Amino acid sequence: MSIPLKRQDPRTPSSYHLAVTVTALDLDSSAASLADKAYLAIRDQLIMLDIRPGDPIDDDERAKALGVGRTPVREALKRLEGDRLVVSYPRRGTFATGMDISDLAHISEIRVQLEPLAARRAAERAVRAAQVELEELAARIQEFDVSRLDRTELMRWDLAVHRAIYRAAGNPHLEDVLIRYDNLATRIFCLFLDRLPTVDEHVGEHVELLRAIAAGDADRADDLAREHVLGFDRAIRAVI
Amino acid sequence: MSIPLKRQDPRTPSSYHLAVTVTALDLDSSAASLADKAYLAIRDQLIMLDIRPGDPIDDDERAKALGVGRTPVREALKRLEGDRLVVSYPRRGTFATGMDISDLAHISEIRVQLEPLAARRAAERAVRAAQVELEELAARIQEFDVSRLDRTELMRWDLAVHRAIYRAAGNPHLEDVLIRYDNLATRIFCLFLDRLPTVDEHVGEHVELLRAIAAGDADRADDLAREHVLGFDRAIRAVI
DNA sequence: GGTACACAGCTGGTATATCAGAACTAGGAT
DNA sequence: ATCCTAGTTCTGATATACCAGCTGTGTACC
Repeated sequence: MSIPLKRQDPRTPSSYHLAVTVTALDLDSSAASLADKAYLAIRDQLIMLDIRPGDPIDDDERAKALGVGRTPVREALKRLEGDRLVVSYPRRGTFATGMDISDLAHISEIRVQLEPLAARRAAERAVRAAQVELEELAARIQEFDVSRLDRTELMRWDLAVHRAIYRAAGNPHLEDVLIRYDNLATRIFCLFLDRLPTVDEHVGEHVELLRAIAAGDADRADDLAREHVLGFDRAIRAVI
Repeated sequence: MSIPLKRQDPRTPSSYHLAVTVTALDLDSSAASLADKAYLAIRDQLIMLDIRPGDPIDDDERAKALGVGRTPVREALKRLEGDRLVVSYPRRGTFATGMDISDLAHISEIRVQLEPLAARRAAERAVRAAQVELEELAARIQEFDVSRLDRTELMRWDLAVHRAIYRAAGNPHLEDVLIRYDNLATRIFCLFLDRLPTVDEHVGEHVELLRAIAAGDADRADDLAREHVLGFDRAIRAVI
């Protein structure tokens, strides 16, 4: 066996983790591979309910719509299957996963453990640069007129807030799993968005949470994050 | 757009989730696709350190070794990348991920939250059939002479125990994430296995934990699971 | 009206061509 | 003589085309 290259060369990291981690805000990041782009595009369509639960996903059609071949689309769908955003029935097709009340319970059960942990760690470990970033985010969100934003824009900001916190927690594995379930939770959020009366309240919680983290108040960040998850769960449950 | 098939037909589930969930014990499950088989085979080689951290993984060579084409191997590697078991540097190759002390800390931080939760839920929710299954598992393990088993066999049983608990918890998402980090933790375990003095103690904890769950003692299961994770973390740290 | 057979669509797998980046080598300049 | 730079070559990644097997559906015949 010949080893053609030096063993571990940490120069250029894979774009994969970048693509998973990257916030939904920058779909136009041109550095990504076609598979990454397809993944992000379809993932967003899934989360924002451009593709609704149960909808069939035709890879050929998606490929044409995105202007790429079937391979990157297939790869994207495989990854989305790992994210539990699509389900594929062999020789039948792949479909956007269905959603039911038990899914919300299962996801909340995980998030209620890990979101407070991330918030706590972010408050403890966040360095100066991250603190000002979180502060700025809080300031921008506070200025929003929630009623004027469309649902997609609102969701993107929601996602961005959570991503920033996960990142600041300094645990890449924790970041992974939280992103995964935040996507699923956001999808449920979108499902019930028009029936939810208290969206602005949800956004207000973000501001408090971000401020607590930036201030380094770990206990308060922990509490707020837990309440944020539980409040989300209750809010959805109330309108079912 | 024509929809050729009925929308949601829950008859035949994808083999994907099966393959992820399936215990490492049955590699010979013939129902799986080539990609699933490649995934399980390579994953096991990664966990059991047949492929050591930092080793390059040549997809062509793996394909030949497994007697399949490159596509299923590439798909398997993509999935393993999602599991953080391999890292791919674009245009350079893919490698088994490196391991360092901070990884252990990060993984333990997650597991210490979720393993007790799973144990608790398993104790609360486990139905009759699952209870006897867990009891049987406990009985079989108790009979083992740890010193006589080789490392691979031991690890497979370790994995089997945890999988059984995760399954019994009745939360598929929780099962997902715990399997993922149990794999990573087991890989670390294997790395230090020959330096660890207290392997039999670790196995003994399994018996207690399984019995507590089967008995429906949620509080005790919670405690034992937490101690199990923390004990693991301490044991590794002691021999670094 | 029911059953069986044939056809079509889709997934999964493979092979192949193209593209891009990295390393190695050679040549020139200092 | 040594170092830097440019070009060539090699390898891995990506995309597309092709093939095979299976499933579901529709139609035709009994």
